[in-house]
Amino acid sequence: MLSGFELPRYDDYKESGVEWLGRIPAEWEVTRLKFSSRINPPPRIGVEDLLNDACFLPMEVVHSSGKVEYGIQKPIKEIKQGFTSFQRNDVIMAKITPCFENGKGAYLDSMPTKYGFGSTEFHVLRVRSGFNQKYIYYLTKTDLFMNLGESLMTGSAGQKRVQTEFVANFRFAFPVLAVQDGIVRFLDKKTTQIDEAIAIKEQQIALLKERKQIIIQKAVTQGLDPTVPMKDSGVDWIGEIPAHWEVKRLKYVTKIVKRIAGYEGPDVLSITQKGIKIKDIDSGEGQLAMDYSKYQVVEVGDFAMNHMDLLTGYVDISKYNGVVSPDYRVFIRTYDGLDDEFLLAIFQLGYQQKIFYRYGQGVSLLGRWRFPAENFNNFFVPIPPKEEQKLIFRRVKEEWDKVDKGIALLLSQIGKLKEYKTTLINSAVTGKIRITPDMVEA
DNA sequence: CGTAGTGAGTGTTAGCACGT
DNA sequence: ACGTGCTAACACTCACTACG
Repeated sequence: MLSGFELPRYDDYKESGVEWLGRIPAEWEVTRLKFSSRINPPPRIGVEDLLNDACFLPMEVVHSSGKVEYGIQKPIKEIKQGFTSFQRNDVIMAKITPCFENGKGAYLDSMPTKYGFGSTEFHVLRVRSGFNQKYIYYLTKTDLFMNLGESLMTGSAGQKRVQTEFVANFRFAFPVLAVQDGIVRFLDKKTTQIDEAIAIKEQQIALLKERKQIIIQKAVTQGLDPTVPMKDSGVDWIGEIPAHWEVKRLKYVTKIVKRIAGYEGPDVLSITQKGIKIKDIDSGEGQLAMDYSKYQVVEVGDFAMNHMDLLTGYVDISKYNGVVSPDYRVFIRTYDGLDDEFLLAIFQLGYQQKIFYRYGQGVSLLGRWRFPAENFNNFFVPIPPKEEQKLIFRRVKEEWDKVDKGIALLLSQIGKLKEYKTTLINSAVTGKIRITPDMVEA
């Protein structure tokens, strides 16, 4: 995992006396976090004066990467009960689930004000002299600390927290200050490089996702052959289409079918953003209808869409026989010259690109925006010759597969980079590798 | 009496349900 | 069909309470 070359080790090791630390370099020592830092120091007396040089950090501005977005919130007027109090160069970490598990925490070296107050859900470490603050920060990022902390969290389900007790008594190994400084400089350099590489790959992923949208948009409105003569479709969301294509209103190619089941029993289907799924109504969880006999029938191959909320809803072709809410729109394709999957692609585009949204109506201030049946029926879709539709669908699928593979590759690379980063941090602050001056400069 | 620990509350999104 | 209400999950923040 350490990229092919052996990193140097220390000359002599000794038993640390701590089971999960194992052997440590001979000249290192072991201590507890409470001896290296004041844990959750109370705010200074005369606090009101501090407010002139203080900022407030809600949980949301502290990220897992250790970055903090300063200065996006207003200055604080009063110190509320429960605020955590810290100052520049303190180390903070989230204590509540899932923020702790996500590694939300930071070393506040570039805090613009001297003093700060934060969400109640932080632990604060005010590092004592003899220790490099960032060395302590890196300690809180190690697997040892995170895994142990996570296993010792207490609280009711969904609201677990890391106890001060655990943080205070966490035992770790450390070298003399000068060596800590070198380790910190090495880790700073390496983690910055790794983080930059991750950021680039994440950006590439975003571009690839955007590319998927462009692929489908172009394919269903312009076809595959850029050299064919074009004509104006007369429909604003479609624009120009190949001259040999048609546009038709949905009412001439589909039919809304509302068939009330009239009895209970069939599988209840749920239209989610990941497709139509069978809903578990026996578990008693989630929203349940009083009377499923009023639900409408969906058969395999039927289209079903949640047209009640164009922002959160979605559409799919059902793979199941079952029933859905009578409020949903179930429809079938009636026109022979149209391919189901091509039509589904257009519908999914309609949601993803918010095209239906333009034709919706409702109470938008409350986030309700429906797609009325009349607007649905009069919605225009582009229709190439059927053979071309199949080709288009196949091509889109091929290109999407390629893009998806690219995304998967990038994701796995990001995973490896993150793994590499934690391995480096773990190895450096437990003395498994020795940081030499040339490693810091290079 | 202060503060650490804890349950309650909040805003937002998703996925519906229900009455008219 | 339409307007609106409900529920759960998530990701927090608020504020009470018990304890040393």
